[in-house]
Amino acid sequence: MSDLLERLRGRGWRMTAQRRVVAEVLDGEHIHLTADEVLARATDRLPEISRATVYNTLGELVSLGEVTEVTTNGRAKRYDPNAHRPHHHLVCARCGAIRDVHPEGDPLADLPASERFGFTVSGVEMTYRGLCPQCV
Amino acid sequence: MSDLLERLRGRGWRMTAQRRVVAEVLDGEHIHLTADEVLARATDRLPEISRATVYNTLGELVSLGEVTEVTTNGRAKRYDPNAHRPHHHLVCARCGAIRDVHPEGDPLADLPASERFGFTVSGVEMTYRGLCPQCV
DNA sequence: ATCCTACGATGGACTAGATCCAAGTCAATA
DNA sequence: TATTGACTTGGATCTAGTCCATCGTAGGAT
Repeated sequence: MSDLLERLRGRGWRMTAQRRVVAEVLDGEHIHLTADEVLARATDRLPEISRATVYNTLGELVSLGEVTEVTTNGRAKRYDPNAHRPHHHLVCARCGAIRDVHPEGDPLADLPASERFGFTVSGVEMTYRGLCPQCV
Repeated sequence: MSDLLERLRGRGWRMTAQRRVVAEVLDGEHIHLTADEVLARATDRLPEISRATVYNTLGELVSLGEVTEVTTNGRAKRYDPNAHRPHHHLVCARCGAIRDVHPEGDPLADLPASERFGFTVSGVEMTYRGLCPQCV
């Protein structure tokens, strides 16, 4: 994520203070913020940033493949900047904490042709559920 | 699902026309309706049923483990009555069509202890994504 | 260094999905 | 069949997200 700004500029992204702040807020490991949380943190650094800009920028980062959307069954989508390294998620059913995980095996290979109903299958998301150490 | 009403009655569920209609609407294979679709179909049979009752009833069926919520990244949650038989989902990225699928292997066993971060893991949901035959 | 202008930001209105609540209704028990 | 507490209602409310007319500015052109 650290060279994200460089990569974006190389793709012709017009760099603005707002976009830089949103990208910086998302930087890190095990980051899974909602749009509102991104807005709050961005506002700390750039008080006049608007909600619409945060949504626009997040949407662009998703289309560019730099960030993935995660729906953990809470209400709001979360934004995961760790898109460059494939992974799945482990979610605490009580407090909502999320960790990135890397299961063994190839889940795509585990779906036999007879179970594909003619679909062209391109990917799979796995969401493990349980209780985190604090919530057990 | 056919004996659902009996099971619910056995659990002390107070049977009402509204609850019966919601349960009947959900009966079947490969049913993944949104709350609004459930409301629309229930209204066909029982015109005065209210939105709040549909949400209440769906929520109760979920807590009772008779129905599972599926969030396919569209906006609205979908309700899947096929909870008695474990399965996962295959979703068309373009039109949103959903099929129940049964991958081989045991995804829970594929998550090594070192990747559990101290969580007590109780389940996993898999969502395969792709394009259905009509949308390819 | 300054100008231009197309792209980006703004904020307030709007929408969809879901939940809340006070008042009315009725299924199940006695 | 009388009672009562659980269920239903519909309208208000809430949250997440989108839209849009207008304003501002990044970055290329001069």
